[in-house]
Amino acid sequence: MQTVSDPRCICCLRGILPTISRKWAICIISLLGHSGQMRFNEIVEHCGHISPKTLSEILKDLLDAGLVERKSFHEIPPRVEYSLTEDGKSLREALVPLLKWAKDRNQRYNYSLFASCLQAPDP
Amino acid sequence: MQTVSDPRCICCLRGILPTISRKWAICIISLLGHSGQMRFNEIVEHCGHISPKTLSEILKDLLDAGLVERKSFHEIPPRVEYSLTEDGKSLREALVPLLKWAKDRNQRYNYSLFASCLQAPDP
DNA sequence: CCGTATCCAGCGGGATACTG
DNA sequence: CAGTATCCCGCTGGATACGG
Repeated sequence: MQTVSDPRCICCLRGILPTISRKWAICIISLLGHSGQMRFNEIVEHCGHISPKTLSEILKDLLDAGLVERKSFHEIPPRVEYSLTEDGKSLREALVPLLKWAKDRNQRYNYSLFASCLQAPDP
Repeated sequence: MQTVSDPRCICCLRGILPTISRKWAICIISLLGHSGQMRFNEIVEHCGHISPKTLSEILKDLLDAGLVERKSFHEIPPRVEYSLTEDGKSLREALVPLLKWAKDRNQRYNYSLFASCLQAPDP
């Protein structure tokens, strides 16, 4: 058993887990964090196989959760840019140990899961 | 864009995400980490509303992933105990920053999601 | 006690076509 | 360009009954 005071108590996650465990969600957070801001179709292109319906749903989830910000420039053709809120950025940082764990683990097991990686250089 | 060298590159998660994002998975990892070892029906009782079929599936996932260990004592009636492997334990620790982030965030938004918490004291 | 077998409902996500 | 509308499929997870 565990109490709320235990730093490893998982109950705090209940609210946000359905959002961030959705397919593509962490990917998009990572992408936005890295690029600063992106347009709808930019995200589509970088994800590769996400349908517009799915992307629109997930962005809505992330917007509602306050993790992502949406800026609409009232132009024609329309331009909309998505970026991380401060909350989203801190989430991204909070995920680092998990990513590190996964990376170490992959190497230990000689997994080669990197083929599907996004490959452009850091800015 | 991002590279594999970026500690925030999410591609490493691809292998494990389907496993740990399943309903109950993180809960069970947290539970086992806290109790040391648990029997099948103990887990059921602590989760409250998990069906045996679901639990058995998730345990299988976690076993295959090498996060959980299964010890069967060949007795009658049967006794089986589940516990975290070293890998599972390190995953649990890697989740701490995420949990901390979620906790801070809940407090910031005055969420009261703690009602559903596991409530026995720490050992 | 520790599961598996079976059946079923809901929904997450893909493909595609369409609109403002 | 930035989505929405529709349709459809497969998977996940619940309930229940049963087996070793």
